[in-house]
Amino acid sequence: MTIGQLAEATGVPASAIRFWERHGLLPVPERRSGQRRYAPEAAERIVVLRTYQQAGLTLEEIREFQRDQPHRQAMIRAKITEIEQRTVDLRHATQLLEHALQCGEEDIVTCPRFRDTMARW
Amino acid sequence: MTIGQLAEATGVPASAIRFWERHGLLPVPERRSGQRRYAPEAAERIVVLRTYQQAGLTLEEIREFQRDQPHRQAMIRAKITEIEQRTVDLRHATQLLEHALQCGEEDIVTCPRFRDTMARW
DNA sequence: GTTCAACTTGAACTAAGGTTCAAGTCAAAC
DNA sequence: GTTTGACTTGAACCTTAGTTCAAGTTGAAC
Repeated sequence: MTIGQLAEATGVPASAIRFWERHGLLPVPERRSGQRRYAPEAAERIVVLRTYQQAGLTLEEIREFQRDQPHRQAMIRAKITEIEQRTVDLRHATQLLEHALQCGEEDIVTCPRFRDTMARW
Repeated sequence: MTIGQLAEATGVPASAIRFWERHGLLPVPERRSGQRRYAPEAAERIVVLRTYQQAGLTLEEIREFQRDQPHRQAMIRAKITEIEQRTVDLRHATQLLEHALQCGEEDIVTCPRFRDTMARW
């Protein structure tokens, strides 16, 4: 598999794959006449990393994560807690947006329902 | 209220408040001898904006949002859908992290539970 | 033996969302 | 009348996560 095929297979651009490799998120692949060659399993790793990233982990965190560190368990637990908080944030924003849909013509902030809703947080 | 007091009250740094004002997210406040003076209601607006931001809206989107636009309802609905997708991403990452907690010693990607879990998405 | 697509590199550039800095102003306290 | 603390400005800087570019190589196809 070349980098282009891997990009195609995962939906992650080749430029990003090189970037991740340079920054230590991906193992250095075999080369044939200068070009990177990947085993099919490489795609799985990329997709997993992308999933972590979509959840808001930074590349730095994902990198740390792959090293079998002493603090790894604690890090993971902390991250889960953080994600729970972000889920709450998303729920709050959805509530604001739904109010905003209803108080259509008003300033999105002065709507009295906002105050009521936010008071409950 | 001075900008420092507003920052204190909202938890948003004064530098960020100035930045938001420059970028059209906040109304231009009154000045007394050159300094910005805010009504107490200003704090509420700041907290609402921050909540939107924590949900992943860009400042540009938040700015658009405050102008009573023709497409506003559609924008809001699109945003709600986007947030739902992001909630799903968070749930996936939580699942990966929980597996990672259990397959403690292994490479976080080669754990077979990953493949099973991700196959269900 | 040339053309072509896909790859290679390092360096520069982008975008968002701020923060930090230098240099200065202002009002109140002492 | 000077010290203090909080404010003012524009400009420069920062981080994250890449993308884009120029210049070059490679193998396969024609």
